[in-house]
Amino acid sequence: MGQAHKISDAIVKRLPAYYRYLGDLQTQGITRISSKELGARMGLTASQIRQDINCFGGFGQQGYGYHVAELKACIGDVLGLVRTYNMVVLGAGHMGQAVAQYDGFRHHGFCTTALFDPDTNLIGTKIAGLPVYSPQELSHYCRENTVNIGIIATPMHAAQTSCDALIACGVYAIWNFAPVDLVTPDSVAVSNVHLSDTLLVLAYHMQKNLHAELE
Amino acid sequence: MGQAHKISDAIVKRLPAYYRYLGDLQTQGITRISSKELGARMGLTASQIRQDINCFGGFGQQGYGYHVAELKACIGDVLGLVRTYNMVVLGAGHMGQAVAQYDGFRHHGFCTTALFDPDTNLIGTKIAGLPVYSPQELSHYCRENTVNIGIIATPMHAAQTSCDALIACGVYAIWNFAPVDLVTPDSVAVSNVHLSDTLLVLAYHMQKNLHAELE
DNA sequence: TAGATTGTTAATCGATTAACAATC
DNA sequence: TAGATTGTTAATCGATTAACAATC
Repeated sequence: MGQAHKISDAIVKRLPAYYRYLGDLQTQGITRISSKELGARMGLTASQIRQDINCFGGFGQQGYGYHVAELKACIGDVLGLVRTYNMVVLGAGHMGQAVAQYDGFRHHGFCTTALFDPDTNLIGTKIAGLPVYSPQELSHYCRENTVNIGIIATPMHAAQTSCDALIACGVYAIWNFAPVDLVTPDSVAVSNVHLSDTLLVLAYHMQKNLHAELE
Repeated sequence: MGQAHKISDAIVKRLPAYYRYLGDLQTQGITRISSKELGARMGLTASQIRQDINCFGGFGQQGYGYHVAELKACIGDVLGLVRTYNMVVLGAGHMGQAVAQYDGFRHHGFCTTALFDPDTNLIGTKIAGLPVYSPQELSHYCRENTVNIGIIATPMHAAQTSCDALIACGVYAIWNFAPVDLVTPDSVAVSNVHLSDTLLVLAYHMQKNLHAELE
């Protein structure tokens, strides 16, 4: 089943939210949902939801709506959640440790297997049951183990180097927590979590609200 | 100085990146930048950069470009970085602790002052030098101290309750790390960090790249 | 059958890009 | 002055919304 339409970036960014809401519905024992009702819950228009869903052809039924389980499975497919992914964390500081222990994605098939950090106090220890290795062992580790995703949680200055090292090891996906925009070939997928950026946007909106109140 | 044009959401989301890149330029000792050069660095078109900047009227000079320091200060103004913000963290788990200790925004004027967690093993201790209190003490704490931003790093099921508690205490900005879309009045600014969402988007792109290679 | 709700086409809206006169 | 680069208007592109015939 090929994709009916191209899935635009705007739609891709909404897919995780769809997946999440459909999961919630399942938990609540709801098996059937209309675009109208789903839109109300998610804060989207019914029209947009139908447009989005039609991009990958998961189809509903006129007069009925969508089967929750079916639609969720279909979106999972599109997102690539049919398989599992092994991940390693570069940088075992606060953020690296937190991400390594974060369990919000384990049940989606993402599994962290090791951390890498140059700190000799950490090398050889375990964090959340996962071994910490020297960055020099990365390429050896990648040869011996399957590594699908590299998580960059190093200080800013080490981020690009870490990224290059991962790519040299054949890792084609980077989840970046450092506040830098990494330079990578097109064949490498990068997803950035620029924490301070989201905080600055929050400051902007906060300030805007305050001004609005004074008017 | 009023805003020339309305600043759209799309532009607001780019402002932190502008701010970041301009800071980098300053560090490199570069005092002057053209929209063309800045665009090349940031991966935007020169045209877009000029459009963006003209929204808030920070103006350049024909034939010269923009003063880096001036433009950066102007964007800082727009973002509301002229003042400081006090923050408290709700939920002292891995993520809460990591965020409390994250220093990527301290120099922008954001200061974390306390954590709140129901875990009696944590209450009364210090994390990164910051006190951990019981959530029941939140309203008292907010009366005695200025709290501008509430950070939600609780488990999913406690997120909405925590959010409500913060709002009841007069906190008008929420930085949310729980994988839920919070329900709030319009006067409250919310910024979400949905970690797993960004990971799922990464999985999608990774998978898409793999397919592209096979063709 | 009548009501509900889809898939899909057309209309609108907004964001990005192109072009160029103004001017440092 | 000539070259560079802006501010701004117009053109294009893409995303969202509206509308409605098809149909469960």
